[in-house]
Amino acid sequence: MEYNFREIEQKWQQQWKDSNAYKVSNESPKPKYYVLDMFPYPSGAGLHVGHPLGYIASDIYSRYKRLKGFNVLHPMGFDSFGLPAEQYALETGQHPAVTTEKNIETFKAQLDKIGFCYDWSREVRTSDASYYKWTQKIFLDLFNSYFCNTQQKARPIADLIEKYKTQGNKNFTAVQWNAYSKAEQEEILMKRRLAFSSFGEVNWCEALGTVLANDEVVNGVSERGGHPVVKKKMRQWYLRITAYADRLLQGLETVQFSEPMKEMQRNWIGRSEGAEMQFGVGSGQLAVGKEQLAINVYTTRPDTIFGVDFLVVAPEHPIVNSLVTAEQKTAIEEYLTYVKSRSDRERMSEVKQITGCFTGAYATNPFNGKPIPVWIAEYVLAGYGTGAIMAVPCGDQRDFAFAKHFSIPITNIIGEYYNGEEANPTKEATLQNSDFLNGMLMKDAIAVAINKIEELGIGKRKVNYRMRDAGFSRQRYWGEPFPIVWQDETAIALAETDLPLELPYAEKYGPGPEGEGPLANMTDWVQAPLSTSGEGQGVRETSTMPGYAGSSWYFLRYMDPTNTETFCDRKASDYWNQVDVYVGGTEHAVGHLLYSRMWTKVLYDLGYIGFEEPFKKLVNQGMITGRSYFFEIELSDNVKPNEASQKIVSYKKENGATNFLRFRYGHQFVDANNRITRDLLNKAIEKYDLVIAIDTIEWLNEGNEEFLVLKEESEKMSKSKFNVDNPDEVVEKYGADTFRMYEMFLGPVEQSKPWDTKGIEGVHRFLKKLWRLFFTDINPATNAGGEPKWVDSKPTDAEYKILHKTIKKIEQDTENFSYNTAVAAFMISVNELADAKCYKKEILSAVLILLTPYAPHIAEELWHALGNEGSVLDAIYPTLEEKYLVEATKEYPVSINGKMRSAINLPTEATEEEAKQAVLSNEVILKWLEGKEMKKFIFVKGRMINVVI
RNA sequence: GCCCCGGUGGUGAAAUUGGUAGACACGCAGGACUUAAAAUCCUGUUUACAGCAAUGUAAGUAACGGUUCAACUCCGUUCCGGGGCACCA
Repeated sequence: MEYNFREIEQKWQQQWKDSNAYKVSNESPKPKYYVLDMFPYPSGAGLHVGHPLGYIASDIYSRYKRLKGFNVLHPMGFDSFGLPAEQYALETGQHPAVTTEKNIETFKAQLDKIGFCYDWSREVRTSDASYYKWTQKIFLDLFNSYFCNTQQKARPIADLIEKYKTQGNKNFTAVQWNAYSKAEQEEILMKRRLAFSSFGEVNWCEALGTVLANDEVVNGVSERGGHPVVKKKMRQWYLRITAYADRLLQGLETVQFSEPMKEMQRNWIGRSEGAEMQFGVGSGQLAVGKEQLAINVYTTRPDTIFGVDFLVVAPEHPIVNSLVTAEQKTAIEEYLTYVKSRSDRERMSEVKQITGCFTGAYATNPFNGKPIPVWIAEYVLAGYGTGAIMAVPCGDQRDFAFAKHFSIPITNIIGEYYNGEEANPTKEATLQNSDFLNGMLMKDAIAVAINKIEELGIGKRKVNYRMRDAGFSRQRYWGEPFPIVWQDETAIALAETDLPLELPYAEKYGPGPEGEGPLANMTDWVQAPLSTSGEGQGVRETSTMPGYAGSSWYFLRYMDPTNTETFCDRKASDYWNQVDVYVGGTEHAVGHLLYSRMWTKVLYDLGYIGFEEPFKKLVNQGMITGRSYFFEIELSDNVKPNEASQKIVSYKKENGATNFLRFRYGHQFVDANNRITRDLLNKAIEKYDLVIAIDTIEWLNEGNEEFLVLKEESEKMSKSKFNVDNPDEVVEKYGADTFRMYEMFLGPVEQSKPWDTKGIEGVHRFLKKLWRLFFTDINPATNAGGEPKWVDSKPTDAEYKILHKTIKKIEQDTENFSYNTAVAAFMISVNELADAKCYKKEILSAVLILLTPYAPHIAEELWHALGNEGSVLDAIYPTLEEKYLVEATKEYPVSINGKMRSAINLPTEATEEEAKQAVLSNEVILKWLEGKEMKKFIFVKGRMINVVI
């Protein structure tokens, strides 16, 4: 027998499939363990070598936990709603359902070839009606719930209605509420629902007649076609994620995410503590009738109140109209026109540009009565805080720049901390010119100032969040339809019995009228009865849910994937509980991870599940980048790529002036020295039918060969960059086991690294070497050999030592996701066993169990070859016996003043005194000591000995 | 600009968390087997100097400085690379 990986892998994959080896039950006496991968979007390009990195890591962990005696849930599914399929449909007319189905089949086939232990009977697809029925149902739960501020949790909206009916609230009495029309009541309720509808801005592209997602807009124009994009107000759905800001923040303390990951989420939530306070407008320089006006500002630094030199209000702020004086009216109008003309993009990219306009109005500093000019400026955002700030130029960079630009006098309240040339945002300065705060450290003065503000009744303590409510509508076809029917301006939820509201079959995918989605074109579908019984008429919501809708709860569906009564039975979710380990990329740090955390909290509040954080531990796998090789030539008249060549050519602009053409090469064109010969280039030109003038290229010479040295860059793998490697090819050439171990051997899982097959031979060699522990070599000439080598005799202590050292290392490394060093440990062990000519069945069997998570196919094959019972997948993980790890004597390195000088052999349980004696009788050391006095003797048991002279 | 993370041979990397830096692997060089190739095995491989050699000496983890008997590891400053946020008051 020889190591025929193709045959072996195919055989066992079939065998595992036939025997349902990976089927997981919800009932088991074993403890549960839930290992989850971020499910993929099934793109048409199929799997590339970067995808499986995380999947292999989680597969190893699942198999390891299974061997350790856990009932392991390790499912896989597909996030199959999404834009690319729709884009493809627009271009080719192929229905997304068709292409999605096809892509999923490709993905599954590719995944199976790598030998993952998924329980495919639990597969979920977000685009299946049987799945999105429950996405719609949870949406209705969100719609029918509100966030109770007293209890800090979601509650049924019915509770709120009941309260309004009987008690009213601070804005209206119960009597008033009951007198409101249905529409009026709904309008009020909409302001509290967790899924709510409101007018919001979208990216509207007139030329394409459609709404674009943020990443479809590049530099203020549409990614496709380059048409201008403007903001347009439209009715949109939102999730009130801001209500959960605080709980999302606190929940981070209870989960094991990496610190940077937590930090990203904290930044996104952007909690800040401060105070909201009012500045009365009008100090004698005002027109009559404006005295009662007040500007509400938000500040985190109330301690700087005496350094306020002006107020700034966002241009969009509704108060602006009432503020502006007659003299400033024209100027302000001009400024507002200018602001409106600026795209978001311009506003963001030209941050350093200072613009603003004086309103003519003055506010009064409530503490010292000082008149303060009120300006409007685009650097103040309408959407954050109160949309108005108090400007303290000596302490804030932006305020400082603004004051300088418009020559507003600056008050210094921090003495020498302020140098007049730039603002100093310190909190450590002692306050001056600050009345009752004088002499206080700023950080202490914050609380004092807030107390005073509250005491005077001009403001209050306030916590603000940077996070906004999440937009939940997409004007697209390929997504979950909203189970909502509009009757005039009132949204009416479908009954649960009407779910799923199936996505109607589309012939065309173009945008609907007025920026609506494609569904708006299906007039028959849009006209809807309000219920199955056919009562009342309404108009269906025509936008669909965003990509993150289905992915916000899919981890729950895996627990109970076929349930038709509920999205996940409480018994199932109580059993599987949190995802113990969640493996995925960092790119979802603030999107998917925040949304799914919020959904989980809502479902917890409503009593559907018993835990409020979905993921106990998160492991972020790095990205495997592709290597792009390229050369660039300056664009000239001789160089004109034809249409076909554009596929491997991209334009690179430098300094906006010179254009370069960048020719990319897949590594198939490149030799080991990153060179491309004239011959190879000609082949590429032929293959891609390039029309370029290669005469303009300057060739290098070596011998009689002409070549170019290509530049090399690592970038994200993408079809358009010609740097994609397909795992199928690697698996075909070396086998799945080699591929799995090699991807792990490449480096730490968390690290991003370029794909490189240079070292794969080494891993493949290791597996062949392992094979030769079991069978004798085959002589290719005579075909003799391949005989079993193993013997069934009792291993020696030395052999046990090798085994138990391996158990310890592999167990440790696997627990810590340190797979690269685990693979190295396997290599060492196999070398040691080969050197020791250890072919004992007991040892070999144990090694195979350890190896199973990493290389399941070869492990299973050899396991059976040895004549072991059952599948190695369910073998009992070998127990570590410390006694084999203890050594009687050990070589202790001896150093003098930290420099290594010699080594001595000592019993491992030697005392310090014994060690000292041994050192002092060592000739080499004595020579180094040269009779000098020994000041200190350091004996680190099990490590080393240091002598200080 | 702010916040993270990182920088170790020709290459991917390891280092029991302060204790013999470079495990393991690739590549390279030399050798064995072979008519030859493939496969396999063995030896060497941080740098400099000395030696026929075994070996020895010195330097060495981006740079400089500090703490320590001992620093890749801790502290400070600087440089470089990667990621995130970006007028959030």
